[in-house]
Amino acid sequence: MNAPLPKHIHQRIRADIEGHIRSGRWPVGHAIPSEADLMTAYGCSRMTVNKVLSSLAEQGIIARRRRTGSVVAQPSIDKAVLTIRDFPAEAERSGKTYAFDILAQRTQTADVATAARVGIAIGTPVRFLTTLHRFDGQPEALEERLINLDAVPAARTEPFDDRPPGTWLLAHVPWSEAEHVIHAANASPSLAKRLAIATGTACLIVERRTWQGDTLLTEARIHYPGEQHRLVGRFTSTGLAASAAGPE
Amino acid sequence: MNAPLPKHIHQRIRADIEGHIRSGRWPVGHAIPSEADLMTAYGCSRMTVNKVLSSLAEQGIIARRRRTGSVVAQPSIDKAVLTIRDFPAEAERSGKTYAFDILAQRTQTADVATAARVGIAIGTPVRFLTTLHRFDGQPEALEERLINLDAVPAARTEPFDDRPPGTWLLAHVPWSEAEHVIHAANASPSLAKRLAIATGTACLIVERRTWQGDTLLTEARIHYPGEQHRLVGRFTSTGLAASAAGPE
DNA sequence: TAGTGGTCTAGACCACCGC
DNA sequence: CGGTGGTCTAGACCACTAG
Repeated sequence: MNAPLPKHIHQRIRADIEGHIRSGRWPVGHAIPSEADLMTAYGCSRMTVNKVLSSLAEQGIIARRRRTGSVVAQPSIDKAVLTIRDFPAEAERSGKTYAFDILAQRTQTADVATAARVGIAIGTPVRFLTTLHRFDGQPEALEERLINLDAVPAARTEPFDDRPPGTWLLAHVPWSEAEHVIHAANASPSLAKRLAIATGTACLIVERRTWQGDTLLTEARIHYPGEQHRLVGRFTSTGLAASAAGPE
Repeated sequence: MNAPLPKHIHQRIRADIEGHIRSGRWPVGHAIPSEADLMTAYGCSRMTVNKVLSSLAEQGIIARRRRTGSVVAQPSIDKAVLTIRDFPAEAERSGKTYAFDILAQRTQTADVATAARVGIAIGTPVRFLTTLHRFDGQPEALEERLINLDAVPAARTEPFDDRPPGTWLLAHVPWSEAEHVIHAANASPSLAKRLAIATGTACLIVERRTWQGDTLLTEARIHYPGEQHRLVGRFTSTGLAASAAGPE
């Protein structure tokens, strides 16, 4: 049942504590043995114990307080970590072929509405790209992207021959902050046509904005067709675990 | 510009490194000074430096390799942390009044389809609840919930007078794992009627399943009406930051 | 082989805070 | 006051790996 005796002391300590918590033997609020207790229990130095407990506290698994000791932390169920993969990576994961078509593009300066929406100055040069992502030839999602050419000048002449804009950007541009907004909307006639679905079909829309410092780098609005697409997030109360996203 | 001189050495080291990364001065792949270099630069012991770098590596901000040293890690933009708040908490946050109606409920044993879907044994006693959540009197979301009464026996007779099932469960039941699935669907006539929207309106559906160990505790399917509802996640490349979820 | 990180020790002093 | 965690030191040996 237990892991096969980890090589390092800190792994054993950590596995033991996490096991107690995950199994429910140590419920929320339950006291963790003090550092001194764990020292003697595992026959190691305090620094070793301290590194484990500090790490657990950093991850929100336990809460540490002076004098009263450490306790199992209340996990916040209201955080869901979703993976929203790069399209080529997602296709590979699901064993499908990936292809993309750039349906439309233009380079211009940001008008008032655009500038206000994404928080850039009016007149900033931007490149718009409309990309259809296809898995096994079938439309998977439609992406409408804006790239701030002041922030990413190399994108002005990039042909995006072998990689779609999102993948290219991810590899070339360092970023510091990102925001995702997810909502649902009925497909417009033009969107429906390009995704090969019926007008009015419910679509999942993921908007992603990425910044470097205060400068917006890019904004993408990705439309997933109908009920086919699901964003999946899985996590545990003892830290966050990765997940899968994609069609059923 | 810099933070006002942190008290501890490890805070200074960490702030300096994160600052270099976030500002873009140290792009992805850029080498982090070795532990020995940082020791001499900050005039501290190796253990202090090591704790900082280990923590940064644990959070995925840097990647550490023997012999070649540490480098700035490639941030994974594909993770979105969404907060999916408890309804009373969400109402309070947005300054609205909260109310809920339990529209329907029944207690029975799990049939084949239910058992298979959520992974419990056929015949397990379960309680189904259909709850309408209202903000300022208006329908905010419709929740269809299943509770495993073998795992949460106290839920069998709980009247849910003052708190909706989800809030009650959060406060009473320890859990270890959770999964969220988000997708979009067109509102059925009955759903549309209860949410006071037009049939066929695109809805955002959040399914949440919660386990304790291998035992499913509860499953909730929450339908948010139309384009009104948005899930928002914000994060930084140097670790994850919390976010907001809600209408508008 | 040499340089890097991975781990660990056996101490130390301090800040906090409930009793 | 005493016990807790927070931080730090000045070493040590080992594992891994590029050159």
